[in-house]
Amino acid sequence: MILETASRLFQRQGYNGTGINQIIEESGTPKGSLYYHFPNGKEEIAIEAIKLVKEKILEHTKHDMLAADDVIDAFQQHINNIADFYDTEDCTEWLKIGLLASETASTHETLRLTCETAFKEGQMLYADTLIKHGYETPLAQELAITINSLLEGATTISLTRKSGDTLRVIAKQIPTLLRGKNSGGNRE
Amino acid sequence: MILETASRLFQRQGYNGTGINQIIEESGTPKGSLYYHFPNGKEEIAIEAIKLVKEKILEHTKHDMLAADDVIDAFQQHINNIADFYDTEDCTEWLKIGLLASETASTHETLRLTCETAFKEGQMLYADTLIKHGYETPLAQELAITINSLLEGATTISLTRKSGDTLRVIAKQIPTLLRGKNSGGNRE
DNA sequence: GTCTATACACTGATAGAC
DNA sequence: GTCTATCAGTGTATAGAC
Repeated sequence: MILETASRLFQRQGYNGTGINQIIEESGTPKGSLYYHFPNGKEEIAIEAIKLVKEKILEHTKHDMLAADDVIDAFQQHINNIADFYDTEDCTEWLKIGLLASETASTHETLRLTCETAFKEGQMLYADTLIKHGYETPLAQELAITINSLLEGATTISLTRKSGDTLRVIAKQIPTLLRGKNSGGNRE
Repeated sequence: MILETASRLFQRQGYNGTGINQIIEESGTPKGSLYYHFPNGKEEIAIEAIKLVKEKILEHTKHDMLAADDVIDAFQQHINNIADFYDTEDCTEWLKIGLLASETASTHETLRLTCETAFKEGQMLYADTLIKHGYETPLAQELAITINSLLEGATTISLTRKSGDTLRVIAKQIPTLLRGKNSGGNRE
């Protein structure tokens, strides 16, 4: 329950914007108990919270990647699912670690590394899906990085605009992006 | 000097991670002076800092958009320029408002709106460039949103990985993305 | 293992001398 | 207009009773 609450708050308010006291209040956990389970305090909680969010993201992604036979349809539906998510005003969780990553990149090395791993695992999942559908490995890896960047950026803009429309626009570009399966088709 | 220092710190550490006292120390401004010029305190400083960063971004972008005749070359060089920027360990400024935007999206409505405007102006500059090079207006707008998302996400991942390589990978996908000039070429 | 009271640094902001 | 001393509040973390 501590990690559930912490990961929700960290995603919305960031690392510096979320206090231990707030985590305690909202989760109902007493302070002594929290520091017993997480002796290293806030940073340790953040590390575990990031891992938890990562697992949730991977789970959603795996499901979406298998939901359609055509890989283009799968990615488009994946992005549109996330878009609907960002429409709801009262959504408590963004399934996104970009805020934590940006905040801690130059200040908390351990957290930075945890975020780096999370990004990498997400990319690998995209790349494997593309390879499974016949894309050449090097191109699949580049496209996976591109789609990951696209999603990270579009979610940031979607939450700033309080609308999933930005995500829907990028979903429309997926067919263009995934056009050629071998790297020769990359240039016109 | 206050705004220069504030915008640098806000970009790197975020809104909640940057204290008024730190801005004062690093800029050499006494506290009384700061609150005389910015009576509304931290939030007012952040608003002006975001506007300053936005102007810098627009300036760099305008320059890059005019630096090559071919629009694909222009965008690729633009992204590669930013990539080099993210390689240097001691770069103090990220020319990026995504962190501020994410942090304040659900807590500081005024800052959220300032960031929303900044994103919008960046997108308009990309769209105008594409229209000028013959892209149909609706497609140009969609591609502008896509490139903006791509850059926002890739910069986040680049600073997490402490390397501009992610940006270089997305630069390689620009030709594929900008392939067709009319919306009919959007689907295979 | 669980909890409360508390330490102590730091936050944003202000009052009032100059 | 410029500066400093200080405020009340909050931050993380800990000590020690139970």
